[in-house]
Amino acid sequence: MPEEAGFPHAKRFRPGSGPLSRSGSCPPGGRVVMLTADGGGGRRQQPPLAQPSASLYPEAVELQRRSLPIFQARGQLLAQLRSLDSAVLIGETGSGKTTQIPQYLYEGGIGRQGIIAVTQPRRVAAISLATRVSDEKRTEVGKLVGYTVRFDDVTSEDTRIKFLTDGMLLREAISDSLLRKYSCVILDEAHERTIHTDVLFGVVKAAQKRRKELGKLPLKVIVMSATMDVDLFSQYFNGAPVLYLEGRQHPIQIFYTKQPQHDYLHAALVSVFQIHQEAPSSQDILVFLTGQEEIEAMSKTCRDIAKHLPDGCPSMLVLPLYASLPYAQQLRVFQGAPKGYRKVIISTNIAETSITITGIKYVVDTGMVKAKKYNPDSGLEVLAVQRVSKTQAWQRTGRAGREESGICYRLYTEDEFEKFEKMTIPEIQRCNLAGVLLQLLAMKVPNVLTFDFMSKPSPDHVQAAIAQLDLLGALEHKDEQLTLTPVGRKMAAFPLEPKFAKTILLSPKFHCTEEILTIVSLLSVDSVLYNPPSRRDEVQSVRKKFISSEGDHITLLNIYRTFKNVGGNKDWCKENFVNSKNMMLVAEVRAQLRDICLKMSMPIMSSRGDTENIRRCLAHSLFMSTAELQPDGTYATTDTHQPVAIHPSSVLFHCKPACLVYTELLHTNKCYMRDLCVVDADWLYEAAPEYFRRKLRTSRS
DNA sequence: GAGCACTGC
Repeated sequence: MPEEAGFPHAKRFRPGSGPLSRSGSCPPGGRVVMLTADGGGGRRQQPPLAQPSASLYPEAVELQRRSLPIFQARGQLLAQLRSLDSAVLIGETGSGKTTQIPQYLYEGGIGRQGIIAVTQPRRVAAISLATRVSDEKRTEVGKLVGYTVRFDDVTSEDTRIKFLTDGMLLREAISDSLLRKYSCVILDEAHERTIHTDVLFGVVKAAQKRRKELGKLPLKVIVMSATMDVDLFSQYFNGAPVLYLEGRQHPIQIFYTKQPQHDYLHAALVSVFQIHQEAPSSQDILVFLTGQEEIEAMSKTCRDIAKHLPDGCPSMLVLPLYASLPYAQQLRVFQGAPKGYRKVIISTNIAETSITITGIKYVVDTGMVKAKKYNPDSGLEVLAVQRVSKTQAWQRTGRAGREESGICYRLYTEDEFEKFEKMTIPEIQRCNLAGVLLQLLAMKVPNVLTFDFMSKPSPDHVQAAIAQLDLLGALEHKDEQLTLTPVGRKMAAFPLEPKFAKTILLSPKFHCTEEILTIVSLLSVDSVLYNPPSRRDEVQSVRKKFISSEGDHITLLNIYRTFKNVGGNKDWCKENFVNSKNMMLVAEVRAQLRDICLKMSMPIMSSRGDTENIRRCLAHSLFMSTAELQPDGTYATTDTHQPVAIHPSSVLFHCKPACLVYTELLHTNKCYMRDLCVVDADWLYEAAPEYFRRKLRTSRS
């Protein structure tokens, strides 16, 4: 069937068309220093600097290190970086920049007076890089080279090169905004523009300037990015020079469709089977779709079709991949397929950056992604299927050429591609800023309203966050200046959304801190509930025993209590469709939050069987996130009268309580409230009489 | 009457 449907692609080979081709062109923009594998401008041999005892161990690691393209440019690079306060470094994948630059700087003596920090957007990356570089330096992780991520600090007094998540460095900046420990901060993967990296841009820039003014040890800042579009980075860091490093990416052929595809799922299916019938079975396929439901449906269809293929056609091993898939099933994408089987991995954008799979020869890119958008008019975050940006499309394409040359089928026309946005909108312009502002205020930045963001969030957006922090009682307005109240300062100590931090701080008043710690931990990690669509009935019947008519929070609390009672038993998790990995994480988060409470000398009490106090506590801290039942049986939020609905995943889905607190609004097809708790309207008025008086006035007008 | 991209502290 699909093999007859006709392949939607025009055969077009476009060598050197994108940033991934070998013949990478010079990046656009001003001062560009070319540093290529053959030495670029000059091939001077640099005298060996503080080279450790590597020569005593003529092992493969060192050889490999020297064979990296970057090695030839080492001397020149080091000379440049040593003389510069700030630099932007572009390196294609495989250039070795992340593992080598920190070592070059260290060997060049830059780590002598302070630590060299290298930030990463993801924990696993920070950990594996530290391990890798430790190996290269022939030391144990945690000695010369270490890492710091949440729950895990593997550093010591000897640590000179430290890999850490961007969020972790940001948190460190709260207690020391000048980053005094560090002589150099390398912001890696800057092109990803995570909210943490974006805030760090401003933090390191300010620290650099202030340290200079105070005559302290200078702070060197290196921004590393994979994309060539780095004008913004360079401009932001006062015209910092851009250094270009050649990589070792294999060539990738790109095919566009002749016609726009109105049904990208069908087009993907056709493409997969076209490839499957033509290519040797050892070559695997990676398909990018948008979400769990789509991926599961497509996986099923592929398996069904694969059963009825003509003789001589390879077998097919179809593997779905998305973040909420249980860990054991995620791992299957790394295992080799049995002989004669082709792996077809159907994935969300998790395979774009977070998970790298070897052996991918073909990438099928639908050009679609599910992502959060911020709607400045309604102030709502909307989760919607949309077009990827050009940068994202290149990232997906690059997944085909990691070990050898590859092929990427783009299920859109070249004209369509040209109309894609150049870059993904940075996260900082797409999400709630309350947490970021709280952190900046905790760092005592002089004025959050004029903070030097590389890409400024809209003023509405900032105002909304300020309003939220104000409602939580975190802000003090003094002489036109915003500062934190004592409560606000305490809130900033928790690695949580501000409203959850406030919930914890209020809990002693309701004698239920133990329970609130559990609930907040459960809400701040990915869902602990696993809901395979194919086993829905089974899931529902097994979950009945935990369900509380008081809502999702109490239900989750019941599940956690039982989990603890069975000692975190894995079989219990499986039988009850509980994601054990996430549950373990909940326990870790809870321990961390409890620690912070203890350090603040907060009394930690349990409400025992009393759930009303827990709900009162939630009502008092989340009063700005409430909805009321309307006469027509629908719900509307209390503050803006936005029509909302109970999310189908809620235990209250079939119920109609009069008054609800929710923890999140999610706009998909409808505006859904997630994680609901039944509350008494009186508690809300009690919690914020002033707020609700104002609400009443606005509703009358 | 019907659904949840991905990170991170």
